[in-house]
Amino acid sequence: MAVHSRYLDIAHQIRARIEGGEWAPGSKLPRLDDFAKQYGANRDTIGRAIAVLESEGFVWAVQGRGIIVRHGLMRLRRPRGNLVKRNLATGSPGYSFPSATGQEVWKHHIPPVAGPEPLTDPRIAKLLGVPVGSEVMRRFRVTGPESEPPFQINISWIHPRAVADAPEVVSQAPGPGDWLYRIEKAGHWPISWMEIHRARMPTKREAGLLEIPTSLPVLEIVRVGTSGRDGQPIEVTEYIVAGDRVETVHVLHRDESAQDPWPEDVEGPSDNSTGRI
Amino acid sequence: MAVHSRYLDIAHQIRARIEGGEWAPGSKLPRLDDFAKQYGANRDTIGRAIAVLESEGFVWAVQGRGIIVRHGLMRLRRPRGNLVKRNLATGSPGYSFPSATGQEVWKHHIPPVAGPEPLTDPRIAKLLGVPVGSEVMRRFRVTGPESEPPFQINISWIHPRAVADAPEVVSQAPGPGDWLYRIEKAGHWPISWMEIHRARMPTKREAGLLEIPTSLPVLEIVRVGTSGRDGQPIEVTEYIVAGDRVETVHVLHRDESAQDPWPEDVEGPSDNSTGRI
DNA sequence: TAGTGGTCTAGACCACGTC
DNA sequence: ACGTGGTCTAGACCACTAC
Repeated sequence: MAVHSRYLDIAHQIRARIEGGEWAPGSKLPRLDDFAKQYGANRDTIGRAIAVLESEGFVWAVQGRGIIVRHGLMRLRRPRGNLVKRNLATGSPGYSFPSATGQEVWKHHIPPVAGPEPLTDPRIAKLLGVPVGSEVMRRFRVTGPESEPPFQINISWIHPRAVADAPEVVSQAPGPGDWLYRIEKAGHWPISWMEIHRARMPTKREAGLLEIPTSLPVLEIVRVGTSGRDGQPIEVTEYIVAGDRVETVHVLHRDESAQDPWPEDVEGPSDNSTGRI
Repeated sequence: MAVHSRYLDIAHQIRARIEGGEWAPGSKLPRLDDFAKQYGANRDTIGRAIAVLESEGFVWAVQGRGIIVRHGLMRLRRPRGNLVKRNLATGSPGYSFPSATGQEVWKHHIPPVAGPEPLTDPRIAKLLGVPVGSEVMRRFRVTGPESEPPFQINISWIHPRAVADAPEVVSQAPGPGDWLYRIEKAGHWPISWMEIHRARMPTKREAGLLEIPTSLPVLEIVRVGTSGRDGQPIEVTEYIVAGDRVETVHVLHRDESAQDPWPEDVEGPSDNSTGRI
Protein backbone atom coordinates (compact mmCIF):
# COMPACT_ATOMS: atom_id res chain seq x y z
CA MET A 1 0.00 0.00 0.00
CA ALA A 2 1.46 3.18 1.23
CA VAL A 3 5.08 3.13 0.23
CA HIS A 4 5.65 6.03 2.57
CA SER A 5 7.12 4.88 5.79
CA ARG A 6 8.17 1.37 6.49
CA TYR A 7 6.46 1.35 9.85
CA LEU A 8 3.14 2.62 8.49
CA ASP A 9 3.34 0.01 5.79
CA ILE A 10 3.96 -2.73 8.33
CA ALA A 11 1.19 -1.39 10.57
CA HIS A 12 -1.12 -1.59 7.59
CA GLN A 13 -0.23 -5.21 6.95
CA ILE A 14 -0.55 -6.29 10.55
CA ARG A 15 -3.86 -4.43 10.81
CA ALA A 16 -5.15 -6.36 7.83
CA ARG A 17 -4.06 -9.63 9.40
CA ILE A 18 -5.85 -8.77 12.64
CA GLU A 19 -9.00 -7.85 10.78
CA GLY A 20 -8.66 -11.07 8.86
CA GLY A 21 -8.97 -12.95 12.11
CA GLU A 22 -5.48 -14.35 12.20
CA TRP A 23 -5.37 -13.76 15.95
CA ALA A 24 -8.42 -13.97 18.19
CA PRO A 25 -9.39 -11.05 20.40
CA GLY A 26 -7.69 -11.43 23.75
CA SER A 27 -4.86 -13.52 22.36
CA LYS A 28 -1.30 -12.40 21.89
CA LEU A 29 0.52 -11.31 18.78
CA PRO A 30 4.00 -12.59 17.93
CA ARG A 31 6.86 -10.91 19.72
CA LEU A 32 8.53 -7.81 18.31
CA ASP A 33 11.56 -9.88 17.41
CA ASP A 34 9.44 -12.37 15.51
CA PHE A 35 7.75 -9.62 13.55
CA ALA A 36 11.13 -8.05 12.93
CA LYS A 37 12.35 -11.26 11.39
CA GLN A 38 9.11 -11.74 9.42
CA TYR A 39 9.22 -8.31 7.88
CA GLY A 40 12.97 -7.98 7.70
CA ALA A 41 12.89 -4.77 9.67
CA ASN A 42 14.43 -3.57 12.85
CA ARG A 43 12.68 -4.34 16.11
CA ASP A 44 12.37 -0.63 16.83
CA THR A 45 10.57 -0.14 13.54
CA ILE A 46 8.12 -2.89 14.43
CA GLY A 47 7.63 -1.13 17.74
CA ARG A 48 6.56 2.02 15.92
CA ALA A 49 4.14 0.06 13.80
CA ILE A 50 2.61 -1.45 16.93
CA ALA A 51 2.36 2.03 18.45
CA VAL A 52 0.17 3.04 15.52
CA LEU A 53 -2.11 0.04 16.01
CA GLU A 54 -2.32 0.93 19.68
CA SER A 55 -3.50 4.46 18.99
CA GLU A 56 -6.11 3.03 16.66
CA GLY A 57 -7.36 0.69 19.33
CA PHE A 58 -6.44 -2.59 17.69
CA VAL A 59 -3.93 -3.83 20.21
CA TRP A 60 -2.78 -3.26 23.76
CA ALA A 61 0.94 -3.71 24.34
CA VAL A 62 2.13 -4.33 27.88
CA GLN A 63 5.70 -4.64 29.04
CA GLY A 64 6.54 -8.10 30.14
CA ARG A 65 3.28 -9.55 28.94
CA GLY A 66 3.05 -9.11 25.21
CA ILE A 67 0.88 -7.50 22.57
CA ILE A 68 -2.76 -8.31 23.11
CA VAL A 69 -5.46 -8.09 20.45
CA ARG A 70 -8.31 -5.96 21.77
CA HIS A 71 -11.94 -6.91 21.47
CA GLY A 72 -12.53 -4.65 18.53
CA LEU A 73 -15.58 -3.94 16.45
CA MET A 74 -17.75 -3.35 19.43
CA ARG A 75 -18.35 0.32 19.43
CA LEU A 76 -21.48 0.62 21.47
CA ARG A 77 -23.96 3.07 20.12
CA ARG A 78 -25.67 4.49 23.15
CA PRO A 79 -28.74 6.62 22.68
CA ARG A 80 -28.52 9.54 25.04
CA GLY A 81 -31.50 11.58 25.96
CA ASN A 82 -31.19 14.29 28.50
CA LEU A 83 -33.72 12.89 30.92
CA VAL A 84 -33.00 11.71 34.42
CA LYS A 85 -35.32 8.95 35.51
CA ARG A 86 -36.21 7.23 38.73
CA ASN A 87 -34.81 3.77 38.93
CA LEU A 88 -37.03 1.69 41.14
CA ALA A 89 -36.11 -1.60 39.52
CA THR A 90 -34.12 -2.63 42.53
CA GLY A 91 -36.74 -1.40 44.95
CA SER A 92 -34.94 1.71 46.02
CA PRO A 93 -35.05 5.35 45.01
CA GLY A 94 -31.97 5.59 42.80
CA TYR A 95 -31.61 7.57 39.63
CA SER A 96 -31.01 6.38 36.12
CA PHE A 97 -29.01 8.85 34.06
CA PRO A 98 -29.22 9.26 30.30
CA SER A 99 -28.70 5.99 28.50
CA ALA A 100 -30.88 3.39 26.94
CA THR A 101 -28.76 0.38 27.48
CA GLY A 102 -31.43 -1.48 29.30
CA GLN A 103 -30.76 -3.16 32.55
CA GLU A 104 -27.68 -5.25 32.10
CA VAL A 105 -25.97 -5.57 35.41
CA TRP A 106 -22.29 -4.79 35.32
CA LYS A 107 -19.63 -6.23 37.47
CA HIS A 108 -16.96 -4.35 39.36
CA HIS A 109 -13.61 -5.07 37.80
CA ILE A 110 -11.74 -4.01 40.89
CA PRO A 111 -13.18 -3.63 44.37
CA PRO A 112 -14.93 -0.27 44.61
CA VAL A 113 -13.54 2.11 47.20
CA ALA A 114 -15.11 4.99 49.07
CA GLY A 115 -13.60 7.41 51.54
CA PRO A 116 -12.06 10.83 52.04
CA GLU A 117 -9.33 11.77 49.59
CA PRO A 118 -7.48 14.96 48.80
CA LEU A 119 -8.97 16.44 45.65
CA THR A 120 -5.92 17.33 43.59
CA ASP A 121 -7.51 17.78 40.16
CA PRO A 122 -7.99 21.55 39.78
CA ARG A 123 -10.65 21.06 37.15
CA ILE A 124 -12.85 18.91 39.36
CA ALA A 125 -12.13 21.10 42.40
CA LYS A 126 -13.33 24.15 40.53
CA LEU A 127 -16.51 22.44 39.36
CA LEU A 128 -17.23 21.23 42.88
CA GLY A 129 -16.42 24.64 44.32
CA VAL A 130 -13.76 23.57 46.80
CA PRO A 131 -10.07 24.51 47.12
CA VAL A 132 -7.58 22.27 45.35
CA GLY A 133 -6.20 19.72 47.78
CA SER A 134 -9.25 19.62 50.07
CA GLU A 135 -10.21 16.36 51.68
CA VAL A 136 -13.36 15.32 49.89
CA MET A 137 -15.52 12.20 50.05
CA ARG A 138 -14.80 10.12 46.99
CA ARG A 139 -16.47 7.05 45.50
CA PHE A 140 -14.42 5.13 42.95
CA ARG A 141 -15.49 2.27 40.72
CA VAL A 142 -14.40 0.43 37.60
CA THR A 143 -17.28 -1.38 35.93
CA GLY A 144 -18.19 -3.18 32.76
CA PRO A 145 -20.06 -6.13 31.32
CA GLU A 146 -19.16 -9.58 32.54
CA SER A 147 -16.42 -11.34 30.57
CA GLU A 148 -15.19 -8.18 28.91
CA PRO A 149 -12.43 -5.75 29.70
CA PRO A 150 -13.48 -2.88 32.00
CA PHE A 151 -15.79 -0.44 30.31
CA GLN A 152 -15.69 2.66 32.43
CA ILE A 153 -14.08 4.38 35.36
CA ASN A 154 -16.53 6.15 37.60
CA ILE A 155 -15.47 8.65 40.25
CA SER A 156 -17.89 10.66 42.39
CA TRP A 157 -16.76 13.57 44.57
CA ILE A 158 -19.26 14.59 47.24
CA HIS A 159 -19.15 18.12 48.60
CA PRO A 160 -18.25 18.35 52.32
CA ARG A 161 -21.47 20.14 53.23
CA ALA A 162 -23.45 17.25 51.74
CA VAL A 163 -21.51 14.88 53.94
CA ALA A 164 -22.19 17.12 56.92
CA ASP A 165 -25.91 17.07 56.15
CA ALA A 166 -26.06 13.35 55.44
CA PRO A 167 -23.20 11.76 57.43
CA GLU A 168 -24.42 8.27 56.65
CA VAL A 169 -22.97 8.50 53.13
CA VAL A 170 -19.45 8.07 54.46
CA SER A 171 -20.24 4.82 56.19
CA GLN A 172 -22.16 3.42 53.26
CA ALA A 173 -20.81 0.39 51.52
CA PRO A 174 -18.43 1.44 48.78
CA GLY A 175 -20.52 -0.39 46.20
CA PRO A 176 -23.69 0.90 44.60
CA GLY A 177 -25.62 3.06 46.95
CA ASP A 178 -28.47 5.48 47.24
CA TRP A 179 -26.24 8.30 48.35
CA LEU A 180 -27.81 10.77 45.97
CA TYR A 181 -31.18 10.01 47.53
CA ARG A 182 -29.71 10.50 51.01
CA ILE A 183 -28.28 13.86 50.09
CA GLU A 184 -31.53 15.04 48.58
CA LYS A 185 -33.42 13.86 51.62
CA ALA A 186 -31.02 15.83 53.83
CA GLY A 187 -32.23 19.07 52.36
CA HIS A 188 -30.78 19.37 48.89
CA TRP A 189 -33.83 18.33 46.87
CA PRO A 190 -34.03 18.80 43.97
CA ILE A 191 -30.55 18.29 42.63
CA SER A 192 -30.19 19.48 39.04
CA TRP A 193 -27.55 18.16 36.70
CA MET A 194 -25.53 19.08 33.69
CA GLU A 195 -22.90 17.13 31.82
CA ILE A 196 -19.68 18.17 30.13
CA HIS A 197 -18.35 15.85 27.42
CA ARG A 198 -14.85 15.95 26.02
CA ALA A 199 -12.24 13.76 24.37
CA ARG A 200 -8.75 13.62 25.82
CA MET A 201 -5.79 11.31 26.27
CA PRO A 202 -5.89 9.03 29.31
CA THR A 203 -3.44 9.15 32.15
CA LYS A 204 -1.17 6.16 32.56
CA ARG A 205 -3.30 4.99 35.47
CA GLU A 206 -6.58 5.34 33.61
CA ALA A 207 -5.17 3.45 30.65
CA GLY A 208 -4.10 0.64 32.94
CA LEU A 209 -7.51 0.40 34.58
CA LEU A 210 -9.33 0.36 31.26
CA GLU A 211 -6.76 -1.97 29.70
CA ILE A 212 -6.08 0.38 26.83
CA PRO A 213 -2.90 1.95 25.45
CA THR A 214 -2.01 5.41 26.69
CA SER A 215 -2.19 6.57 23.10
CA LEU A 216 -5.90 5.79 22.71
CA PRO A 217 -8.19 8.74 23.48
CA VAL A 218 -10.93 8.48 26.06
CA LEU A 219 -14.34 10.08 26.33
CA GLU A 220 -14.72 11.93 29.61
CA ILE A 221 -18.16 12.85 30.87
CA VAL A 222 -18.28 15.06 33.93
CA ARG A 223 -21.68 15.37 35.56
CA VAL A 224 -22.19 18.25 37.96
CA GLY A 225 -25.06 18.06 40.45
CA THR A 226 -26.28 21.32 41.94
CA SER A 227 -28.18 21.50 45.21
CA GLY A 228 -31.77 22.70 45.07
CA ARG A 229 -31.23 24.44 48.39
CA ASP A 230 -28.46 26.87 47.66
CA GLY A 231 -27.83 26.48 43.94
CA GLN A 232 -24.23 25.45 44.56
CA PRO A 233 -22.49 22.28 43.35
CA ILE A 234 -23.11 19.31 45.65
CA GLU A 235 -21.50 16.43 43.75
CA VAL A 236 -19.34 15.90 40.70
CA THR A 237 -19.16 12.55 38.95
CA GLU A 238 -16.60 11.71 36.32
CA TYR A 239 -17.08 8.92 33.77
CA ILE A 240 -14.16 7.79 31.68
CA VAL A 241 -14.63 5.41 28.76
CA ALA A 242 -12.31 4.18 26.01
CA GLY A 243 -12.99 6.44 23.05
CA ASP A 244 -13.34 3.57 20.62
CA ARG A 245 -15.94 1.77 22.68
CA VAL A 246 -18.75 4.28 22.53
CA GLU A 247 -20.54 6.73 20.43
CA THR A 248 -23.41 8.78 21.76
CA VAL A 249 -26.59 9.36 19.82
CA HIS A 250 -28.67 12.48 20.20
CA VAL A 251 -32.10 12.95 18.67
CA LEU A 252 -32.74 16.55 17.70
CA HIS A 253 -36.10 18.22 18.04
CA ARG A 254 -37.60 21.21 16.33
CA ASP A 255 -37.89 24.40 18.24
CA GLU A 256 -41.10 26.45 18.00
CA SER A 257 -39.34 28.60 15.44
CA ALA A 258 -38.78 25.63 13.15
CA GLN A 259 -42.33 24.32 13.02
CA ASP A 260 -43.43 26.34 10.03
CA PRO A 261 -42.36 24.83 6.71
CA TRP A 262 -42.13 28.02 4.67
CA PRO A 263 -41.78 30.91 7.10
CA GLU A 264 -42.01 33.68 4.56
CA ASP A 265 -41.04 32.14 1.30
CA VAL A 266 -38.08 34.33 0.77
CA GLU A 267 -35.21 33.78 -1.59
CA GLY A 268 -31.61 34.44 -0.79
CA PRO A 269 -28.59 33.12 0.93
CA SER A 270 -28.54 31.88 4.46
CA ASP A 271 -25.39 31.24 6.38
CA ASN A 272 -25.13 28.21 8.52
CA SER A 273 -21.42 28.55 9.00
CA THR A 274 -22.59 30.43 12.03
CA GLY A 275 -23.05 29.23 15.56
CA ARG A 276 -22.60 25.61 14.80
CA ILE A 277 -20.14 23.13 16.02
CA MET B 1 9.93 15.06 37.89
CA ALA B 2 9.31 11.64 36.60
CA VAL B 3 12.65 9.93 36.50
CA HIS B 4 11.08 7.28 34.33
CA SER B 5 11.91 7.84 30.71
CA ARG B 6 14.23 10.48 29.50
CA TYR B 7 11.82 11.56 26.77
CA LEU B 8 8.87 11.91 29.16
CA ASP B 9 11.06 13.91 31.46
CA ILE B 10 12.13 16.22 28.66
CA ALA B 11 8.54 16.50 27.44
CA HIS B 12 7.58 17.54 30.94
CA GLN B 13 10.20 20.25 31.02
CA ILE B 14 9.40 21.64 27.61
CA ARG B 15 5.70 21.59 28.48
CA ALA B 16 6.40 23.67 31.57
CA ARG B 17 8.38 26.14 29.49
CA ILE B 18 5.53 26.47 27.00
CA GLU B 19 3.03 27.00 29.77
CA GLY B 20 5.40 29.53 31.27
CA GLY B 21 5.05 31.56 28.12
CA GLU B 22 8.59 31.16 26.90
CA TRP B 23 7.28 30.87 23.35
CA ALA B 24 4.19 32.66 22.11
CA PRO B 25 1.36 30.71 20.48
CA GLY B 26 1.96 30.51 16.78
CA SER B 27 5.72 30.93 17.11
CA LYS B 28 8.29 28.23 16.60
CA LEU B 29 10.21 26.18 19.10
CA PRO B 30 13.97 25.60 18.78
CA ARG B 31 15.03 22.91 16.37
CA LEU B 32 15.37 19.30 17.43
CA ASP B 33 19.13 19.62 17.26
CA ASP B 34 19.11 22.65 19.53
CA PHE B 35 16.97 20.87 22.08
CA ALA B 36 19.24 17.86 21.78
CA LYS B 37 22.20 19.99 22.65
CA GLN B 38 20.32 21.79 25.45
CA TYR B 39 19.25 18.60 27.14
CA GLY B 40 22.26 16.54 26.23
CA ALA B 41 20.09 13.90 24.60
CA ASN B 42 19.89 12.37 21.19
CA ARG B 43 17.82 14.12 18.56
CA ASP B 44 15.62 11.07 18.24
CA THR B 45 14.87 11.21 21.95
CA ILE B 46 13.86 14.86 21.61
CA GLY B 47 11.64 13.81 18.74
CA ARG B 48 9.81 11.39 21.01
CA ALA B 49 9.34 14.10 23.60
CA ILE B 50 7.87 16.38 20.96
CA ALA B 51 5.57 13.57 19.85
CA VAL B 52 4.14 13.48 23.37
CA LEU B 53 3.50 17.21 23.34
CA GLU B 54 1.83 16.81 19.98
CA SER B 55 -0.61 14.21 21.25
CA GLU B 56 -1.43 16.52 24.14
CA GLY B 57 -2.16 19.35 21.78
CA PHE B 58 0.63 21.69 22.83
CA VAL B 59 2.56 21.79 19.59
CA TRP B 60 2.20 21.01 15.92
CA ALA B 61 5.32 19.73 14.23
CA VAL B 62 5.59 19.96 10.46
CA GLN B 63 8.38 18.65 8.30
CA GLY B 64 10.42 21.42 6.79
CA ARG B 65 8.68 24.10 8.76
CA GLY B 66 9.39 23.57 12.41
CA ILE B 67 7.61 22.94 15.66
CA ILE B 68 4.78 25.41 16.16
CA VAL B 69 3.22 26.27 19.52
CA ARG B 70 -0.54 25.82 19.25
CA HIS B 71 -3.03 28.35 20.54
CA GLY B 72 -3.74 26.48 23.71
CA LEU B 73 -6.01 27.16 26.62
CA MET B 74 -8.94 27.85 24.41
CA ARG B 75 -11.16 24.92 24.89
CA LEU B 76 -14.54 26.25 23.90
CA ARG B 77 -17.34 25.14 26.10
CA ARG B 78 -20.33 24.88 23.86
CA PRO B 79 -23.74 24.41 25.40
CA ARG B 80 -25.65 21.93 23.32
CA GLY B 81 -29.37 21.60 23.50
CA ASN B 82 -31.13 19.27 21.18
CA LEU B 83 -33.29 21.89 19.53
CA VAL B 84 -33.16 22.85 15.89
CA LYS B 85 -34.14 26.45 15.34
CA ARG B 86 -35.01 28.64 12.41
CA ASN B 87 -32.27 31.05 11.56
CA LEU B 88 -33.83 34.10 9.93
CA ALA B 89 -31.02 36.41 10.95
CA THR B 90 -29.78 36.64 7.40
CA GLY B 91 -33.25 36.99 5.99
CA SER B 92 -33.52 33.48 4.66
CA PRO B 93 -35.02 30.26 5.96
CA GLY B 94 -31.91 28.43 7.16
CA TYR B 95 -31.59 26.26 10.22
CA SER B 96 -29.49 26.74 13.29
CA PHE B 97 -28.38 23.49 14.83
CA PRO B 98 -27.65 22.93 18.51
CA SER B 99 -25.15 25.42 19.82
CA ALA B 100 -25.31 28.60 21.76
CA THR B 101 -22.23 30.29 20.47
CA GLY B 102 -24.13 33.34 19.36
CA GLN B 103 -23.74 34.69 15.91
CA GLU B 104 -20.07 35.10 15.28
CA VAL B 105 -19.46 34.84 11.60
CA TRP B 106 -16.75 32.43 10.66
CA LYS B 107 -14.51 32.61 7.71
CA HIS B 108 -13.72 29.87 5.26
CA HIS B 109 -10.14 28.82 5.70
CA ILE B 110 -9.98 27.26 2.28
CA PRO B 111 -12.40 27.87 -0.59
CA PRO B 112 -15.52 25.75 -0.06
CA VAL B 113 -16.23 23.22 -2.75
CA ALA B 114 -19.44 21.55 -3.86
CA GLY B 115 -20.04 18.92 -6.47
CA PRO B 116 -20.52 15.23 -7.16
CA GLU B 117 -17.97 12.94 -5.58
CA PRO B 118 -17.68 9.18 -5.13
CA LEU B 119 -18.67 8.35 -1.59
CA THR B 120 -15.98 5.96 -0.46
CA ASP B 121 -16.48 6.04 3.30
CA PRO B 122 -18.54 2.91 4.09
CA ARG B 123 -19.73 4.38 7.35
CA ILE B 124 -21.22 7.49 5.74
CA ALA B 125 -22.54 5.46 2.81
CA LYS B 126 -24.42 3.19 5.15
CA LEU B 127 -25.92 6.09 7.08
CA LEU B 128 -27.01 7.76 3.85
CA GLY B 129 -28.35 4.50 2.50
CA VAL B 130 -26.37 4.38 -0.74
CA PRO B 131 -23.84 1.87 -2.07
CA VAL B 132 -20.19 2.52 -1.30
CA GLY B 133 -18.55 4.33 -4.20
CA SER B 134 -21.73 6.00 -5.47
CA GLU B 135 -21.47 9.46 -6.96
CA VAL B 136 -23.08 11.71 -4.40
CA MET B 137 -23.47 15.48 -4.15
CA ARG B 138 -20.98 16.74 -1.59
CA ARG B 139 -20.48 20.10 0.10
CA PHE B 140 -17.13 20.63 1.78
CA ARG B 141 -16.01 23.49 4.01
CA VAL B 142 -13.31 24.33 6.52
CA THR B 143 -14.37 27.13 8.82
CA GLY B 144 -13.35 28.90 11.98
CA PRO B 145 -13.10 32.25 13.70
CA GLU B 146 -11.10 34.97 12.03
CA SER B 147 -7.40 35.09 12.97
CA GLU B 148 -7.35 31.59 14.42
CA PRO B 149 -6.44 28.22 12.98
CA PRO B 150 -9.32 26.36 11.32
CA PHE B 151 -11.90 25.17 13.80
CA GLN B 152 -13.90 22.56 11.98
CA ILE B 153 -14.24 20.51 8.83
CA ASN B 154 -17.77 20.30 7.55
CA ILE B 155 -18.86 17.81 4.91
CA SER B 156 -22.44 17.32 3.75
CA TRP B 157 -23.51 14.41 1.55
CA ILE B 158 -26.85 14.91 -0.18
CA HIS B 159 -28.83 11.86 -1.26
CA PRO B 160 -29.28 11.54 -5.03
CA ARG B 161 -33.06 11.54 -4.81
CA ALA B 162 -32.93 14.90 -3.04
CA VAL B 163 -30.84 16.23 -5.88
CA ALA B 164 -33.36 14.82 -8.33
CA ASP B 165 -36.18 16.53 -6.50
CA ALA B 166 -34.35 19.83 -6.06
CA PRO B 167 -31.82 20.03 -8.91
CA GLU B 168 -30.96 23.61 -8.06
CA VAL B 169 -28.84 22.46 -5.13
CA VAL B 170 -26.08 21.30 -7.48
CA SER B 171 -25.74 24.67 -9.14
CA GLN B 172 -25.83 26.57 -5.88
CA ALA B 173 -22.77 28.48 -4.81
CA PRO B 174 -20.45 26.22 -2.86
CA GLY B 175 -20.56 28.59 0.10
CA PRO B 176 -23.33 28.82 2.65
CA GLY B 177 -26.66 28.01 1.14
CA ASP B 178 -30.26 27.26 1.88
CA TRP B 179 -30.03 23.80 0.37
CA LEU B 180 -31.80 22.18 3.29
CA TYR B 181 -34.70 24.54 2.74
CA ARG B 182 -34.75 23.69 -0.96
CA ILE B 183 -34.86 20.01 -0.27
CA GLU B 184 -37.67 20.37 2.22
CA LYS B 185 -39.60 22.53 -0.21
CA ALA B 186 -39.16 19.86 -2.86
CA GLY B 187 -41.26 17.45 -0.86
CA HIS B 188 -39.17 16.21 2.01
CA TRP B 189 -40.61 18.40 4.77
CA PRO B 190 -40.15 17.87 7.62
CA ILE B 191 -36.62 16.56 7.83
CA SER B 192 -35.82 15.08 11.22
CA TRP B 193 -32.32 14.80 12.57
CA MET B 194 -30.18 12.82 14.92
CA GLU B 195 -26.51 13.16 15.76
CA ILE B 196 -23.83 10.60 16.50
CA HIS B 197 -20.83 11.79 18.51
CA ARG B 198 -17.55 9.97 18.81
CA ALA B 199 -13.87 10.54 19.44
CA ARG B 200 -11.34 9.14 17.01
CA MET B 201 -7.91 9.81 15.54
CA PRO B 202 -7.82 12.09 12.51
CA THR B 203 -6.68 11.07 9.07
CA LYS B 204 -3.51 12.68 7.78
CA ARG B 205 -5.59 14.92 5.55
CA GLU B 206 -7.93 16.01 8.34
CA ALA B 207 -4.99 16.79 10.60
CA GLY B 208 -3.46 18.94 7.89
CA LEU B 209 -6.68 20.87 7.32
CA LEU B 210 -7.18 21.50 11.02
CA GLU B 211 -3.50 22.22 11.56
CA ILE B 212 -3.19 19.61 14.27
CA PRO B 213 -0.86 16.64 14.75
CA THR B 214 -2.12 13.27 13.56
CA SER B 215 -1.75 12.06 17.13
CA LEU B 216 -4.36 14.45 18.54
CA PRO B 217 -7.88 12.98 18.71
CA VAL B 218 -10.80 14.71 17.05
CA LEU B 219 -14.47 14.92 17.94
CA GLU B 220 -16.61 13.72 15.08
CA ILE B 221 -20.28 14.63 14.95
CA VAL B 222 -22.34 12.98 12.23
CA ARG B 223 -25.77 14.43 11.71
CA VAL B 224 -28.27 12.32 9.80
CA GLY B 225 -31.30 14.03 8.27
CA THR B 226 -34.29 11.85 7.45
CA SER B 227 -36.93 12.84 4.91
CA GLY B 228 -40.43 13.47 6.18
CA ARG B 229 -41.79 11.93 2.97
CA ASP B 230 -40.39 8.43 3.05
CA GLY B 231 -38.59 8.20 6.37
CA GLN B 232 -35.30 7.47 4.63
CA PRO B 233 -31.99 9.36 5.04
CA ILE B 234 -31.81 12.42 2.82
CA GLU B 235 -28.56 14.06 3.95
CA VAL B 236 -25.61 13.27 6.16
CA THR B 237 -23.36 16.01 7.53
CA GLU B 238 -20.06 15.33 9.22
CA TYR B 239 -18.40 17.80 11.58
CA ILE B 240 -14.81 17.26 12.62
CA VAL B 241 -13.22 19.37 15.35
CA ALA B 242 -9.91 19.13 17.19
CA GLY B 243 -10.65 17.25 20.39
CA ASP B 244 -8.86 19.75 22.59
CA ARG B 245 -10.80 22.70 21.26
CA VAL B 246 -14.29 21.80 22.41
CA GLU B 247 -16.30 20.31 25.12
CA THR B 248 -20.04 19.96 24.86
CA VAL B 249 -22.38 20.80 27.69
CA HIS B 250 -25.70 19.05 28.19
CA VAL B 251 -28.31 20.13 30.70
CA LEU B 252 -30.24 17.19 32.09
CA HIS B 253 -33.92 17.32 32.88
CA ARG B 254 -36.06 15.26 35.19
CA ASP B 255 -38.36 12.72 33.71
CA GLU B 256 -41.91 12.41 35.03
CA SER B 257 -40.71 9.52 37.12
CA ALA B 258 -38.18 11.70 38.90
CA GLN B 259 -40.46 14.51 39.97
CA ASP B 260 -41.44 13.01 43.30
CA PRO B 261 -38.85 13.61 46.03
CA TRP B 262 -39.56 10.54 48.15
CA PRO B 263 -41.34 8.01 45.95
CA GLU B 264 -42.08 5.49 48.63
CA ASP B 265 -39.58 6.08 51.31
CA VAL B 266 -38.01 2.72 51.09
CA GLU B 267 -34.66 1.66 52.45
CA GLY B 268 -32.22 -0.54 50.67
CA PRO B 269 -29.56 -0.64 48.05
CA SER B 270 -29.97 0.72 44.59
CA ASP B 271 -27.63 -0.04 41.79
CA ASN B 272 -26.63 2.69 39.47
CA SER B 273 -23.84 0.72 37.94
CA THR B 274 -26.62 -0.15 35.55
CA GLY B 275 -27.53 1.41 32.25
CA ARG B 276 -25.19 4.30 32.55
CA ILE B 277 -22.32 5.35 30.44
C1' DT C 1 18.99 24.04 -2.73
C1' DA C 2 19.11 24.52 2.10
C1' DG C 3 16.85 23.63 6.30
C1' DT C 4 14.05 21.02 9.24
C1' DG C 5 11.42 17.20 10.96
C1' DG C 6 10.72 12.03 10.09
C1' DT C 7 12.39 7.39 9.64
C1' DC C 8 15.46 3.62 10.06
C1' DT C 9 19.18 0.67 11.81
C1' DA C 10 22.18 -2.08 15.15
C1' DG C 11 23.01 -2.77 19.40
C1' DA C 12 22.76 -1.81 24.27
C1' DC C 13 20.32 -1.34 28.40
C1' DC C 14 16.00 -0.49 31.26
C1' DA C 15 11.31 -1.64 33.27
C1' DC C 16 7.73 -4.37 34.08
C1' DG C 17 5.00 -8.81 34.59
C1' DT C 18 5.48 -13.48 35.40
C1' DC C 19 7.47 -17.59 37.06
C1' DA D 1 15.65 -14.72 37.16
C1' DC D 2 13.73 -14.67 32.75
C1' DG D 3 11.17 -12.87 28.96
C1' DT D 4 8.90 -9.23 26.91
C1' DG D 5 8.10 -4.56 25.46
C1' DG D 6 10.21 0.25 26.08
C1' DT D 7 13.93 3.49 25.65
C1' DC D 8 18.15 5.38 24.07
C1' DT D 9 22.13 6.36 21.12
C1' DA D 10 24.96 7.60 16.87
C1' DG D 11 24.73 8.11 12.51
C1' DA D 12 22.66 7.80 8.03
C1' DC D 13 19.24 8.89 4.84
C1' DC D 14 14.43 10.43 3.40
C1' DA D 15 10.51 13.93 2.87
C1' DC D 16 8.58 18.08 3.02
C1' DT D 17 8.70 23.36 3.12
C1' DA D 18 10.53 27.54 1.99
C1' DC D 19 13.65 30.30 -0.54
